Amino acid sequence: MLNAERRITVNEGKYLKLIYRKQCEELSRVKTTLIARSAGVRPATVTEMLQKLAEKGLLRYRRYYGVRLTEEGIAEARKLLRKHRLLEVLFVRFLNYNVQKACDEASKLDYHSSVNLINAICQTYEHPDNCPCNKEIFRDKDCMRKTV
Amino acid sequence: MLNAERRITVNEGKYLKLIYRKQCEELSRVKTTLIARSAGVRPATVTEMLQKLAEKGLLRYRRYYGVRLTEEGIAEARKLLRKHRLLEVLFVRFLNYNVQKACDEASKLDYHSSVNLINAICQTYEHPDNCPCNKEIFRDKDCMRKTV
DNA sequence: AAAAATTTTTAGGTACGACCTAACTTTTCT
DNA sequence: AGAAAAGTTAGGTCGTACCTAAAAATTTTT
Repeated sequence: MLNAERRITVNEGKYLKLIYRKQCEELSRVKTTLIARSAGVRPATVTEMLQKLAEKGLLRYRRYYGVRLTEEGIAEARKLLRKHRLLEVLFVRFLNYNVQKACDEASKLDYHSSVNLINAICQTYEHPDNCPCNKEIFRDKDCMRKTV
Repeated sequence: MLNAERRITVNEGKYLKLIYRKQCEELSRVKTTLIARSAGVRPATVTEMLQKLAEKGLLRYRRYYGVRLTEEGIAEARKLLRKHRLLEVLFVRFLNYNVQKACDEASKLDYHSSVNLINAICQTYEHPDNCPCNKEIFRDKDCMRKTV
């Protein structure tokens, strides 16, 4: 009855988004304790997760050093962030949500939204470049702008 | 990092919706095997779930007999169905989804959508009475029609 | 550079949710 | 009543997400 098998779990997705954001901010290796603090869990829990994500090929992990997402990990994080940000667009523009509320709600739904739904929102708003907090909305190859 | 404690899990929610629908259709007790068939699991699994839901006060369970949702169980099921159906409204009206697609997508998101989000959709569409497949959209006490 | 402090990892758990099979019990059908 | 069908119980498995305590590596003092 429950979900079919998926590449990543909800929780793994949260870590990917988190690491991606840190990686962009800090532009270097992302350290265990930083992730632990942001995620509100113990460092040991983070280490475990990092090793799992490394096994799945989503990041490079070297003991005691820190991590960086692989190309694949970046792609996965961006897929989620694209969903997240287009949901924000919908909530702000269509329902007059403020940025904070839109972000909170998007966090609950992004993982569970299909690519198809997200692309429909994207088309409806004519492929916006940025979300309400002005971050980039990544493109999807199956979601093309109409040639004008 | 993961969800705070909730009354019911995603899966329990699915059973509640399913049992509610059966209960409405058949207007009598809902039997284990029927649920098992609909849910695609073994009868033993259903029995286990029914006992859990009974412990939570969401349905009345009598061995070998079948179940009926309690008032509380009905309320819980309707909360979910309200979300489900208003999401369908959004997808059909705003994104031109067909009924089937809208229903599939709503199934993925209903549980995860906040009451607040759903009420915002409800207000935007001026408190529709029915979903695109014409089923009732249950009212929420905090989502009032504007007095005209 | 050695000692101390901090960070990170490992090992070895717990808890819970969702599922299963096999054997048994109850109900239903003929 | 006896056979068949439905439902339950007992006793598992597996996966995800956590944790603590102790050990190891790194970094920061002095």
